[in-house]
Amino acid sequence: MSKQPTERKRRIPQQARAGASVDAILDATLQLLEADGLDRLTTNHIAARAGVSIGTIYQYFPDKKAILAALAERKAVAVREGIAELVIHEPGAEALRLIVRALAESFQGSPEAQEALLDASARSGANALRQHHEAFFASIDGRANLGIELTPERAFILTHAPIGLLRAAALEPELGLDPQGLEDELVRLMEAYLWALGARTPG
Amino acid sequence: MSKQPTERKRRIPQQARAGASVDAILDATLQLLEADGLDRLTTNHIAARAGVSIGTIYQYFPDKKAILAALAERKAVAVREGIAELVIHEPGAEALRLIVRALAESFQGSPEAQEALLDASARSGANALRQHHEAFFASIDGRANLGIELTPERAFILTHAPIGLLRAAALEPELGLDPQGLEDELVRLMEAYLWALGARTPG
Amino acid sequence: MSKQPTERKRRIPQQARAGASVDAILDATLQLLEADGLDRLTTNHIAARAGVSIGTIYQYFPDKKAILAALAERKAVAVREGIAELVIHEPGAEALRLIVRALAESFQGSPEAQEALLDASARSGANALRQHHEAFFASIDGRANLGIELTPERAFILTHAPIGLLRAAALEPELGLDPQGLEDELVRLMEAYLWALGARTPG
Amino acid sequence: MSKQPTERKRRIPQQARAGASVDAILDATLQLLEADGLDRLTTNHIAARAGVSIGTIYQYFPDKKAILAALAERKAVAVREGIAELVIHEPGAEALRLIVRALAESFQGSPEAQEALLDASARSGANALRQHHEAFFASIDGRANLGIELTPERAFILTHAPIGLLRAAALEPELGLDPQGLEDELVRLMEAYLWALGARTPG
DNA sequence: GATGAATGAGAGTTCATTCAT
DNA sequence: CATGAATGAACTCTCATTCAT
Repeated sequence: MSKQPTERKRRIPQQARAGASVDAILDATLQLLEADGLDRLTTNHIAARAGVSIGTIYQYFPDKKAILAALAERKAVAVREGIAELVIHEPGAEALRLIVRALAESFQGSPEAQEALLDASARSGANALRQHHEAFFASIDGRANLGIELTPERAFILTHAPIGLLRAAALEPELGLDPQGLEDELVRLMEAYLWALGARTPG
Repeated sequence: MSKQPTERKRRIPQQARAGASVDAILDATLQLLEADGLDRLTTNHIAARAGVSIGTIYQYFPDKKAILAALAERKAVAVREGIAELVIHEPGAEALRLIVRALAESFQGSPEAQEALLDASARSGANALRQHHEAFFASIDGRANLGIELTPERAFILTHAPIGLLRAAALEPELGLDPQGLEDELVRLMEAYLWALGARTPG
Repeated sequence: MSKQPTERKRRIPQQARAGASVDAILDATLQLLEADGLDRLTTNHIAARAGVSIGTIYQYFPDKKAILAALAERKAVAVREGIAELVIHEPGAEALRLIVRALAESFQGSPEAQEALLDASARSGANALRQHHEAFFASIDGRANLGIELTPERAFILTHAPIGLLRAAALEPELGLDPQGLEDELVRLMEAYLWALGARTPG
Repeated sequence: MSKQPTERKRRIPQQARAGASVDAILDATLQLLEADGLDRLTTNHIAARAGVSIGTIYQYFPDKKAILAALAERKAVAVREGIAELVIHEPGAEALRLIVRALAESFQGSPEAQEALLDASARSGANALRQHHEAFFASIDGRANLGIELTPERAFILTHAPIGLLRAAALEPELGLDPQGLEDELVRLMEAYLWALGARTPG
């Protein structure tokens, strides 16, 4: 009704069952990605798993890349919302640890799937990493105001170190790292870096 | 093992027997990867660029993956040798910075190419990352002995943080980070972490 | 037959019952055909351009071919009516030229669209060409009675030469032929042929 | 050896069996076109009929259109050579008739196939029609010199009338025109037109 | 060894058509 | 009557790999 029929690349659902199809497609994609890996992920497999016809996929996505990009975005949104909620409910000095924990949780599942989604996100306009970047920033703001000069390089390290290391850890599951121990060390790493930058300790 | 082939001067291709063809193939692969990206990289293009027939490629490599793996390995060897050389010529407190610098240099070129090679390496048996890990370790050994308890998680962070961040930086060239500034911060990050782990300051 | 629907003023769409939708569909089809060519002409595009749903199209046309056939027929009717009007208002020796002119006008627009319509017409039962044939015949009747023996081959040439040449001219716009000059020559061609067949000169 | 490996879009055969494949593909295309029509002509059918794999087709032709263009060109060359030979062996006043006959022969076979080839030719760079144009011209040259002023429109009619009418006749086989009769009339038409243009009679 | 023509499974994608709402 | 989401057969084309020469 009030939904402008903007006539983009692909249909914007105007009937109820449409939303269900899109979700089914994304769910199927995630399952297949985790189970079989990126290069066994075909549009036909997705359709079959989603219980829709191949044509339905192309009703909502212009091509295969777009499916992965949408999936990546859906996940990124969930992670960001999770972080936001955490920070709201448990503010203060523990924010850093909570964020690290939330990120760590988001890296569960097959490493290959993580890579594929991260990659899809980077190639699409969205770039989840950059958006995590901003969310992360918000939480340091308090400290940052305590006198750290935030050059781009420093900002980059603050936001990318945890994600980068969690990603790397996910890619080498055979190292058998302890999740709790890794979390502790990431927090230590970030605290140490902030300290080195001149921030006064929280306590 | 006994595979060192004559070792006349330095850096002789690991598959020396294959002669010029193997090198031509690897060079061609690298060029095409940097120029056109992974998914335009076809065995036929490689053959054409290398000036050999497609059949010749399959004389030396069992399949396409193996070409990328070999290329990744060739590069990893070069990086490792570079690091070794640096550490030998400039020992002491500056080792950390030198290693970071060598790694940073190895991330020059198209990010997509870096990713493809890192990926190929991880999927092949070789896993360059793990080997960097060890090379890196050697250089901290001195300090580590100064009383740090080196859990697997700590080791992981020490070895993967610089590479992980350099990789991430390479993937987001639009951030326009300053290489020198980034190097400084990576060194600071690592020093801070080592300090937090209880290592006594170099000075 | 008895299908003349009220006939209020003139040129009422042949499928009058269908109302505005049918016309909208045919208009949309013509526009898309001229703009994008036959193989970008899809039923979904037609529906979108016509502002109706794809389902509505299938309410009025059994399949895609039928749309083109109806469009061709609509055009052919218009051309025939145009010719009829001309001949009625300006009878006599100039009939030949007037017909040629009317046909020439009907070949305006994208050549590809012309071809598509001619083709659709030929494949459908209607066959506009054969009907032009008859209209054309009527106008020569006077002369023909003056002693020409009209074999099927002669009739074919008389009726198809102008259309065939106009069609060919439309297909090669890069020749940059002058419309007036072409009209003159077509008239000359037909006059000459009639003369050769033994018709006495009009004057 | 002395064949420059020009590295165009598609391979240029360098081995003997290659030529056979190309011919088989073109032959198969012609057969299927005549038998089943343009829109049942698929690349897979062509491959199957030609007894080669689908891949082989794409070794020699960049896409489906190119196959039809090549086929059209092959046919056009044959027709032109046929005309050239005729004119050489039987020069003089009968040239016109001989050319008409040669063209008529070239329109044997399924009308749909003719259309498809003409169309493919026009869309490709080659444009067989324009080349027939020139061949035809050569034969009128003698007369033209006898005093006809040859405007572009006149040239167009001289060269396109026979082909256009033969094409039209081929498209309406149900008229049951007599080939010999049609040939006679075409010659008459052309003679009459040349006469009207002021050419003096050959006799 | 080297060559490169041939292979063919299978990929992504299109679009005329149907039918539940 | 109108709608438009869903369908799925069929299409064009790619490219890693083989093997006769």
